[in-house]
Amino acid sequence: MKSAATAQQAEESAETGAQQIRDAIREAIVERRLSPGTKLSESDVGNLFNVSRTLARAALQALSYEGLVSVEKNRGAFVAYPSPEEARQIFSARRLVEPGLLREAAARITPDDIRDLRELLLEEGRLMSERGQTARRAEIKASGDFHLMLAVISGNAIMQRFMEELVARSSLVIALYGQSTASSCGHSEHGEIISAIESNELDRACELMLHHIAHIEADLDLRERKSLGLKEAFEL
Amino acid sequence: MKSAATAQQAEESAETGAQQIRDAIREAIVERRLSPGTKLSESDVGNLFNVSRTLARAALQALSYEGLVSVEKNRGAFVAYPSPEEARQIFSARRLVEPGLLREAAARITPDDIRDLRELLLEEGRLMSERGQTARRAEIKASGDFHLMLAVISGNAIMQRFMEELVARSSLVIALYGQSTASSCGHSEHGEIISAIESNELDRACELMLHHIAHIEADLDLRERKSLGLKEAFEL
DNA sequence: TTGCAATGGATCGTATACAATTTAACCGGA
DNA sequence: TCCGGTTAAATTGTATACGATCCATTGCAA
Repeated sequence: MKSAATAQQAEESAETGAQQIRDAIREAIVERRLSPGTKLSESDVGNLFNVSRTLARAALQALSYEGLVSVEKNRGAFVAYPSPEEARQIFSARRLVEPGLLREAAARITPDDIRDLRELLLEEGRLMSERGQTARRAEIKASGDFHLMLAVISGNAIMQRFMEELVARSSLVIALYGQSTASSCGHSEHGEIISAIESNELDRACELMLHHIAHIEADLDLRERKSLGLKEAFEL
Repeated sequence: MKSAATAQQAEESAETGAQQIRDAIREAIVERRLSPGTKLSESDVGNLFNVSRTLARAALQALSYEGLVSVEKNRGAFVAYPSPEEARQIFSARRLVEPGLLREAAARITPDDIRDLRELLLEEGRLMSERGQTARRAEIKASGDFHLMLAVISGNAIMQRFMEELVARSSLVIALYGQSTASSCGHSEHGEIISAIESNELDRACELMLHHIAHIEADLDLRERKSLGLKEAFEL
């Protein structure tokens, strides 16, 4: 009963070992239990999941294709540490893709879908008011799931996968560069978007979506922190 | 001297073995030397490249993440055989993404870029008039490279990767469902798009791009061929 | 002839073993 | 004390080994 994660993970076990591990690690990254830059050594991962390095390695490779882990040759795998430039590109991609996706979703949306979206929103709001790490994590997840669900509704599996990647990487960026503690500042905007879709104001919905993304991005501090680990760090 | 592949493979060897193999196979798929559905057994791939199954397997896994090969549990890897529905989604994704990408590219394009694009176009046209398989393959590649180059110009590495995937998968779809032997029917359209960009007619460029994609898609026969392996196959 | 169970071969899934590379520790000399 | 180089430990890259699964053939019985 920990979270939806556990149930999801048990699932049907149709996935080959490496995929389970990949999913587990991805979830940990997206929920920010693993910080950017953390080393993920193959042996450690293997031991942690009681499998051989072979599977651990496969899982890490998979995550590297999603941009969540960066593997450096002969050095190992690390939780991705997106540069400011990368961060900009991620959000640029989202601005590019999400309005179009929203239009496609709106064209196919059913009342049931709207109900599901609203329910997700409610859950999101409920978690916002709670305290504790687990609630915070679930909230992060729910906030991303909103965007993901739109992709699902659009009915395009390829775009869905792409959005999954973008949302996951966004989480990393926010973990790194987010300023406001309340990561969910844009919660109410989700609701407005649904309303706009429901009343068939498509252009307005897109507009809201763009604003929403801009809003998230505005909360970031993307200045080059060139580690400044040298003298600057101690100069007043 | 066999083909560009060999030279590319030698390269700088900065890539780990599996990546070289992945690239080689991908190229073979995109250039349609490997047909959809072809079995790619790990041992065969390994022997072919004189590496162990480990690396062959890694390469095939990588390709499966790009959607170019499908690995079926306990059955092996096959060159992807996109369903008509998948094909539609691929082109839907391109229609969704490419206009926006074009706008971003137009905002950053330099005279040098335009020169490169035109050069690519020339090469494409030159190959069109030639005979022979190798020319045909190079032409296929060049035609895709046009779209790819726009993504490069846009400066967004993430979108670039995504477009690489889409273009590669498009090649598979065309191989499967394309009708006209002249796969490059839309060659002239590339030129028009460049001209529109050059003269800053952005809306028109996007329009042309959409038409271009629709044009490619119109050449496909996406009717469900439900194998019709039954009686229909033998009825006159 | 048709259907089904048993058997053998091929292929995949995973673990382990060894070689190559990096990283950290150590140590003598300036 | 500080520095460069040498060595040892740790980690990754790749190959091999073995158990498990699937597929095709075979043989037997209905």
